[in-house]
Amino acid sequence: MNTILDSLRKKGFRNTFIRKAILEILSESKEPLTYEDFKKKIKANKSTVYRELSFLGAQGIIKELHFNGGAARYEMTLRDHHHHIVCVECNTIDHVEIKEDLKREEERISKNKKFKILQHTLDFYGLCAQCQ
Amino acid sequence: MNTILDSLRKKGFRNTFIRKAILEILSESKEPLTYEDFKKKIKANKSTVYRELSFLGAQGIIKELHFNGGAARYEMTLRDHHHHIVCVECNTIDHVEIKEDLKREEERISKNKKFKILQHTLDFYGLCAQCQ
DNA sequence: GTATTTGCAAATAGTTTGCAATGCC
DNA sequence: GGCATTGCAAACTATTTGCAAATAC
Repeated sequence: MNTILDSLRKKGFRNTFIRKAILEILSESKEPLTYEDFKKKIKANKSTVYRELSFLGAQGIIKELHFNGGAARYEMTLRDHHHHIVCVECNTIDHVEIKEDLKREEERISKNKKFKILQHTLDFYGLCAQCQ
Repeated sequence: MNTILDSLRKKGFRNTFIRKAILEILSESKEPLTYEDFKKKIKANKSTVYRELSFLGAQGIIKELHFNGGAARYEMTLRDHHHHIVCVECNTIDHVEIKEDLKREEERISKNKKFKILQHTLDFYGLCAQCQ
């Protein structure tokens, strides 16, 4: 986390309060957070928070996620490629790793459709242990 | 399409202009459409269009899709389970069918996470033939 | 000191709601 | 006639923008 701030500073960006706060909150969160979540924890203007989130996204430090058309959610860009399981009842979001990889499928698509795949999203919707 | 209208009428719903128009437009469209797309083709109030789209969704006749946080898109609920490839450049959307099925993965998740999966979304983002 | 960052207010995009009027069947 | 449907205006949610003031380095 300080590594991130340092490398940003090296690029000429500053070490500001919300920047630190957002990174800290996101590092400690098990699930991706919405603007509303940050609002509860950070005393800062709406625009500032949104701007910071989009800045960190542009730097590749965080990722913006969308589930079923709700508000955008943000999470740290992690090394591991994971997917999400979303409880349709209580809206909690958890991670999963997929064994079966989609590379073969992506190759088929590239070939058949002449479509160059850059990324994919795979999300599972259902009921978590509590809500079943 | 007339089958759909008939079965709706049997349930006490009426055979209205926008209902017919939306179904017709969607049946002819190769890609899922946004409210803005309908607006160009149908002379009807915004609320009416949105209400009709959500009505048809509730009836299971059409499906609401979301790609990367943009406006909602709608498509006919088709028999085949397919996925989407979205061009990040020109935003056209195409279908693909996946060979490798995710059932095994879903079973693993059910077991490990005690999460009951109801559905999933799998979308590929990249560059279409024209845009590469 | 200067470029980055912030707050504020207002604008924008997408969608929903309440309600009275309309029009199928 | 009665219930489904419509239009309109207004509300609402999520997000963005322009600009002048503040602040990190």
